[in-house]
Amino acid sequence: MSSEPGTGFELPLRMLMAFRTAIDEVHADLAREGHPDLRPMHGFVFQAIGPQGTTAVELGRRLGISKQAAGKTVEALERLGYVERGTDPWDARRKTVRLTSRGADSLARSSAAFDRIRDRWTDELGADRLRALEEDLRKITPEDFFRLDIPGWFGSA
Amino acid sequence: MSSEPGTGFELPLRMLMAFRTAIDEVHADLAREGHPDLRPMHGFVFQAIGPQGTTAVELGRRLGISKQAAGKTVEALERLGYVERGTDPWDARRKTVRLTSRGADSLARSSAAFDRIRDRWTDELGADRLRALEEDLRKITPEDFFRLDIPGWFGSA
DNA sequence: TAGAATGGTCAATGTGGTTGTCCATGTCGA
DNA sequence: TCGACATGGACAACCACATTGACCATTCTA
Repeated sequence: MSSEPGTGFELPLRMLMAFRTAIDEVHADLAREGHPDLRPMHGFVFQAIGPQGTTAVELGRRLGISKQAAGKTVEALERLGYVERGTDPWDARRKTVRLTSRGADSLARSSAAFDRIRDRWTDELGADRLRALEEDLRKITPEDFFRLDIPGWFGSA
Repeated sequence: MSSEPGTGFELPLRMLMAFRTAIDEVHADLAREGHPDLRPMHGFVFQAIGPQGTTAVELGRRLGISKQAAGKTVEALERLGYVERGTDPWDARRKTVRLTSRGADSLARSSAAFDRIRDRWTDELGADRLRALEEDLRKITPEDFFRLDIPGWFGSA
């Protein structure tokens, strides 16, 4: 089944724009709620750290960046008070990285902001259409949609 | 209308992943077809240059970057043979930037690759659902979806 | 227990963005 | 018409964030 040629870029671009406007709105809310320093990619970092915490090396793997870059990111987030580093009593090599309560707070607020956006989309499109939208997007995206190797992906000029 | 809390991030993330996989596929095709040096953002740059050509300053405005950064990008693309610079006979200040035939070729191939993806999505979802998907995405994205101020937007850690 | 693998850090580097400055050219109004 | 301002472009210094390479401490394993 073929469609009018030359229009294929609109749909992907709309998807990017939808993502972008959602992220921008979330971070505008976060800034208003006491987290003005958070940047779009920090949400990915927090998700990659997870509730259990992790290490810099593992974080780098999840984010698709080098362990050195992950270490620097952790250092920056530590300065901002969003994560704290500790030691692993079972393995003296590992240094754990965990969200602080401030980090957890930002994650909860971010989650709430995303839910508000989803609710608004439901209002605008109707529940059926939103369900269809989700279903269709699941079909055309990879199974492990939570791959976080995003930073730097967009690449260089 | 409210939905299950804590799931709001899935839809935007799926949109990003759909965009990402589409872009990756386009650039894999381009690499196979003689354009291995093109990066995702180059497509945006080419679109911003347009068939008429433009100037570095205007390019910077369209891409949401400084004129200096735009100038450097143009210089890099010139080295790669995708754009050429000329002078404007009506305004000695302006230096025009135009796509070379190689640049136009890459744009055409990129467009064809996007169309192939759209056709595949039509196969996977059905024509009706794809139309609905487009319609719904138009509703939740800004009117001027072609804003190209993407580079660097994702921000810092 | 020696050697390989793992986690972390430091250093040097590269890229692509920024601001600041300057100059040439064009535009417009007193 | 000419002086003030605006615009397009280039150069320099700087910065953020990634990279690779090297190195050390610790743990695992053959």
